[in-house]
Amino acid sequence: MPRKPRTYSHLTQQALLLIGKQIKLARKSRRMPERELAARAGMARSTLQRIEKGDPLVEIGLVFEAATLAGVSLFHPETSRLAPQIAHLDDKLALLPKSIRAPRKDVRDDF
Amino acid sequence: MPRKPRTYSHLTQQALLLIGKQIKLARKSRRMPERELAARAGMARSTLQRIEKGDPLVEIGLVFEAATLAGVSLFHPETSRLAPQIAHLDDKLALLPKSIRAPRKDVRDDF
DNA sequence: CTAAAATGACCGTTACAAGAATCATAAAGG
DNA sequence: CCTTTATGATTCTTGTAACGGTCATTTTAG
Repeated sequence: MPRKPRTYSHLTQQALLLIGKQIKLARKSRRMPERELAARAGMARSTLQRIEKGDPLVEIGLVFEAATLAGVSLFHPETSRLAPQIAHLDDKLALLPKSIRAPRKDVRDDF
Repeated sequence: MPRKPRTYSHLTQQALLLIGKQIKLARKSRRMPERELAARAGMARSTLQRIEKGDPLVEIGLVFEAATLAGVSLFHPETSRLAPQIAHLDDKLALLPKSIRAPRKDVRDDF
């Protein structure tokens, strides 16, 4: 039995396409062949090809590794330090209740 | 035979941790239980738990879906429109040679 | 206090992603 | 030009991620 077909939001697809193209551009700018980057990241060339195409079915760790090695800054180029952001999130998380009860009617969705 | 153990760069691990915590924070801020978000994203609760922990072995499509549904803006909050960025990358890609030859000695790596 | 719900942690099953290989075509560069 | 290399596409095999379930614990809210 095939797994149930999965759908992805437009935003997700766009983001995947964006990161894939960023990696491809960064790689080429450095004059690095697919085989080279794939080898450095320790992945198959076929996997890198899927990453650069924006395939949703790739392990996120592989995508981030490829991005890192290609020189693509993840998320926020302007704030390169991730640790402070993580710490800040930890602080905010600590202020919230440990577990969340489903609201009486429906969940807030207006963003 | 188990697959060869994979290593991830510090940057990758940090980025994974960051996005995971962002999702968890966003979810809790909206008072949305794990089960709720998992159901909306069409994934198992156990998978969402791995995402929020920053597990590198999760499909990137699932992570981005969870982020999207939780209200976490991917990559660049300030520039919410992804399409123009993709188009811009396409333009830059078109200017580069179709295939890249490996340089005489080594690949530029100084970033 | 108590009941109900959320979270955290496990585990077995199974569809499938990653790897590795091949081949054709295109493109680079000597 | 012509050799070499990069890219694009496909296939098969195999280890494993996603699922869905369970259970204990924590936490909430009535």
